Amino acid sequence: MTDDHVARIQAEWASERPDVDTGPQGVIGRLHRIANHLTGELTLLYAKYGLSEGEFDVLAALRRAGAPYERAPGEIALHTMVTTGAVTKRVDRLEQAGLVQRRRSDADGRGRVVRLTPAGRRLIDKAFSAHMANEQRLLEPLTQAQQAQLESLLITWLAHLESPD
Amino acid sequence: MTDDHVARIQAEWASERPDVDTGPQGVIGRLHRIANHLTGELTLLYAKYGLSEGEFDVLAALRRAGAPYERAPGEIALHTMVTTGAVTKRVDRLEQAGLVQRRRSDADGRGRVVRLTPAGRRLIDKAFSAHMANEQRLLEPLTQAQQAQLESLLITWLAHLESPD
DNA sequence: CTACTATATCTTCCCAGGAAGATATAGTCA
DNA sequence: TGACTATATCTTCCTGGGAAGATATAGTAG
Repeated sequence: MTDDHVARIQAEWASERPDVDTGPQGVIGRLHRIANHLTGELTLLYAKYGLSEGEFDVLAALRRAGAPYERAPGEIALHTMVTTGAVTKRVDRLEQAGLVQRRRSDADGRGRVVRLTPAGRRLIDKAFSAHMANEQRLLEPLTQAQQAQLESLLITWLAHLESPD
Repeated sequence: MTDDHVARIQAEWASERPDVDTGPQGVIGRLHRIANHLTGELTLLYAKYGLSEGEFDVLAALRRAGAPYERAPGEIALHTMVTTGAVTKRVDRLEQAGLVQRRRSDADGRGRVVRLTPAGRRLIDKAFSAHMANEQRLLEPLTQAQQAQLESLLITWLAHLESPD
């Protein structure tokens, strides 16, 4: 029943290092495997729209901002949890593809503003709908009640992990 | 209470794309954020032993194999979920550091065998104990009951995701 | 034995992102 | 104003891993 890959690893450790409690892997190991699996599936969908995961994230961050779909690179970096250097390169590629435009900020000469083009807006709107349907599908193995229970546990955990502690 | 980063993203989408149900992000978005957070913390610990995550994974896979702590590169690739090309490079680095050795397989001229050196064995034994203590610590925000509940949900989900469907 | 196919590993090339430094502009204090 | 510090973005260099091809050896069918 729980004889999955992680359980087999735990069994190997139990035999080799009986002094160590590998209990935490039951949660953390499985969580990572699930995350990898999900990322793989999500990436497949992004690719259908010609996007990498990073590019999708940038477009989504701009779309969420609401009209006129603009954000500073630094802001995008915060939202997408990558460095500003990575944002520069993502925006380079998206600009090349005609999905975003860059211009100087009026208010701050150091700043730039990245804005969704109409083509970018159309693409992310389609891709986002499909993305959510995809996530819905990936959650199907769990009942609504299980999903709610899981979400509640993740909220609790995440709150503690992200708080200054 | 649930006003975390993911909840804020959902709120933005609710206002911009009320036609799309972003419910799944409540689980999947948070799961990814937790996974990222955990990876960061785990990587910090590996670094204390001079290891990257990938290198730790290879040493652990060899240690779990039991004496004489040997495995073929292809086997390691399966266990660590990376390509054989990545394994070649990880083993290159570990060999350079004197933590593993490579030799030809007796049984199969195409094959190689990677084996933990005594130094590698000592290092991974220390690092693994610390690693498990670290994971224990990361799980502390959840009660034992919550951890058990979470594990049970993850087992169910993972079984479906990894099965041929 | 020969040819063909399959397999195990390694090599080459490429790409995404991180870290740290470079550049340009703002803001502040004397 | 001038000097100094802070900030926003970009650039450069480096690293790790993927994909696909190269190489060497096995296995198999005739």
